[in-house]
Amino acid sequence: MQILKTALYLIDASSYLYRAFHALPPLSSPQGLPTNAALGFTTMLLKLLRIRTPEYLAAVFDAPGPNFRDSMYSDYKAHRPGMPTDLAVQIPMVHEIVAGLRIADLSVSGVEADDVIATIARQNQAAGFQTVIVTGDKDLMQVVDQGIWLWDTMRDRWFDVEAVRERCGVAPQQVVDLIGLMGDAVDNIPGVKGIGEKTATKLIQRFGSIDGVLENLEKVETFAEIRSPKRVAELLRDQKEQALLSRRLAVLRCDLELAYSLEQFRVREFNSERLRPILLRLGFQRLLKEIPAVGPTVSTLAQDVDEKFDWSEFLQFVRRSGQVAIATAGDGGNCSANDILFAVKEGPVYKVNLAKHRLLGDLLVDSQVEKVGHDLKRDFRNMGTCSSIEPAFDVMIASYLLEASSTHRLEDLAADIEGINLPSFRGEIDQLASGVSLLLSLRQKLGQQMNQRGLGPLFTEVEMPLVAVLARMEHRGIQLDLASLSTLSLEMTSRMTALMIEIFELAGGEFNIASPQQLRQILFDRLHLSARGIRRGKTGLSTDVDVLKRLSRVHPLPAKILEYRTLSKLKSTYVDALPLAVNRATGRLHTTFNQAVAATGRLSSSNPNLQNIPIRGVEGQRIRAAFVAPPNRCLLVADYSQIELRLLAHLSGDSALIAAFAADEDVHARTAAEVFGVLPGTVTRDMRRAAKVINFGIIYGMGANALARELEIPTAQADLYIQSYFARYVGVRDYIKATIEEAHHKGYVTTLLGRRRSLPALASADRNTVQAAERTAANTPIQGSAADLIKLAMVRIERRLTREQIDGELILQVHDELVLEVSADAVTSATTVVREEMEGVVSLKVPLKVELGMGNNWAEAH
DNA sequence: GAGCCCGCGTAC
DNA sequence: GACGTACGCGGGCTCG
Repeated sequence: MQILKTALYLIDASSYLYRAFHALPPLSSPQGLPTNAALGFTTMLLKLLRIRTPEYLAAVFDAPGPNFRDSMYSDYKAHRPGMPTDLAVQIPMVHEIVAGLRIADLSVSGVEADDVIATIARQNQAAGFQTVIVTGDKDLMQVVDQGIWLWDTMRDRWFDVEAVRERCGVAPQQVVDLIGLMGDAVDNIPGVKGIGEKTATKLIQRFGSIDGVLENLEKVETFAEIRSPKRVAELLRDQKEQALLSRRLAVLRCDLELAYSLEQFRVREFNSERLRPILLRLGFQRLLKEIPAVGPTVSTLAQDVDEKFDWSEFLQFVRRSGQVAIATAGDGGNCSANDILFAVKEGPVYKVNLAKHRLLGDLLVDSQVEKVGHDLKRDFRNMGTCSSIEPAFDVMIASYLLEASSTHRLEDLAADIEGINLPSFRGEIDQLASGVSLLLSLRQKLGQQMNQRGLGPLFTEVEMPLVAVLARMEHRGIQLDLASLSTLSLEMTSRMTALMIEIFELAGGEFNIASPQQLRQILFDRLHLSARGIRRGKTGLSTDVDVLKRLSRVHPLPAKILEYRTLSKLKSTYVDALPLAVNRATGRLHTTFNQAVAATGRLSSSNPNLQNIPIRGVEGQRIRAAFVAPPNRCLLVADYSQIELRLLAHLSGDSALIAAFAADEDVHARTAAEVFGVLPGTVTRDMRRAAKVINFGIIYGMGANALARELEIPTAQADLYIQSYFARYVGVRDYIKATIEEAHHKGYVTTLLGRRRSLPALASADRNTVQAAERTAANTPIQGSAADLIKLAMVRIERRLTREQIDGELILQVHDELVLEVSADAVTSATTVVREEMEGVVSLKVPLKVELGMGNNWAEAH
């Protein structure tokens, strides 16, 4: 269908809001306000703007308060349900968004949106312009005419006069007669009771209008095309007034006196300054990406530094200013960059070829010059220089310390802090040049904010020194025994093939075992398996481990599926994937440690993730054993023993927990004795196992339900365990309570070294959201403090190994564990250093204990 | 075919 | 939805 671009698009905003409100699940903003209708409406609006690029556009709303139909028909008002509160609170948001988009926002008191749309469409038609009515409802069909279209975006259907005839069986102007007879439940139009869509359509087709029908009631009595014509005629006689009233209610007014000019509806640039904060507040992250940031787009070009450049003069200048901003292009792989960009305050951006200028190296290691960058670890890896970079300031990490959960991309920092758009194209060097020119200003602002919040020491003493440590760890990588993995892969394949045959036999046919959807059909629809406690996911019954374990008691198939799944998981994620990640040049596996991702302060690892390498089971052990040390070297593994429980003891000051650690007791056994009220010597294996689950559960804020599920006991009993725990560990109970209260009060929680995590969800109106945030509030100080400690220990270990010239280096960190690759001769000295630095990293109310092991591979060293 | 979400599972 | 923090696989869907 050919619609001219100059058409005026009239959006039936109210109908969309209702539709979106009922169609989308109840979403809420970080503050807990419902947002589903606002999100659905805004998504539709942005999509319309994107795909139709209309020149003229207006969003038309129902005016609040009574309208003229209320006085025509008292039931109309009486039976019109009020707007649901959760929708009503979204209306102001929507007007704000419409204003931010600079779209005309229309509503006329005393009439409905449809009347305004009908009037404008008619007037526009008279003026010789085209109109597109954008709606999810059918009421506006009556307005469709020459030059007036209706577009149902939900089904992407366009209606002209012919399409309306096809859809309704009558001409657009007859639609009101149709509604007059059949009524409209949504709009509270009664119609003639007993006459539905089919009969109404036939009557209007035959007699043209309600008037025509009423004038020909005797012909209706013998109208063969409808069912029981006698009865229909009688209904019409009885409800004649009702029919005429219904028709009047259905007729949209197109004679309103509106003062407007088409120009008011011209589509303009968004007002980003107004729009972005609204979308941010509502948590519409996806939509934010479509909205250009506030302010100008700044594009900076880099000046090439050539032979004539007075390098020494420049170096002097930089040393005087004490700062230089740097950036490199590259993927973070070793020496992948050719050029480095750098900038000084209010100076141009320079581009230097790395190979050409040795003097550049002097600048980077200069202890008088602060190197400012965004993701400096990547830059150092690009340049192949991982040492002596201090002092340094990484704006990505500064942003992370200030607000861990936000994004820390340079583009976002530029937009949010400087109000500047970075060019979005991935033109590498040119884009970087624009970014690097902003770094010094960002550094100033972020540095100030960190100092205000007492984050300076954590940044300077822990996070920034850690950047170089992580760069070196990534650079070193770890060796993988490819031969053993290849053997393992073959073994797994043959076992999986055998399992597959058994599975298909038991299932009575072939299917994709890896597809939860197909598996669900086999288990529940074909085999009709069932057991207590089977959970339901978003798309249907779950087929996870928990469910399959329960089902395995009634049928042999689920156990086979479980074994197949375990093998398939390990094979695809580790055994087959890891060898492909081995670097061709170094022959080793180089992960990326992400220092600005996890909200608690932990590191994360990716490409590949070396923090979730299996450990349990025979296969898990064999995979770990494939992480090896080269000849004459070995792997040294240092594990903090129970660090989170020790931190819980310290932070809570609970005397029983402190006493257990002070006496170096088996803490799970001790907990078992306390919770189950038995003598420590009489704790059974099951009691200890349960106590271990309880201990972890306490840290994660586990409820009775989850504990019951985990221990396979009744919820009431699990509840008793928890109560018993808190009765024995009163300090822990009080600490958790106080932490949550403080979090509510301050809006954030802190860790041992002053790291902060803000928790806006605590202010949510949704109970579940608040409770989840409270669990996070209780957990983050523990998990985050553990992260603080191991980070600090890593920095100190690295320093001491260097200072004492010990031939050993950190290669992996797995939250409470460090892995080093050490020369066989240096094992003893390295072990001492690692133990001293880890156990002595800070002094707590309980001792910190480290378990050390070494071997030729990661499994052996554990 | 790329990109995204879902269900699931691995680690601590 | 009910236990916190991550990353990544295969399936399956949508979009262009």
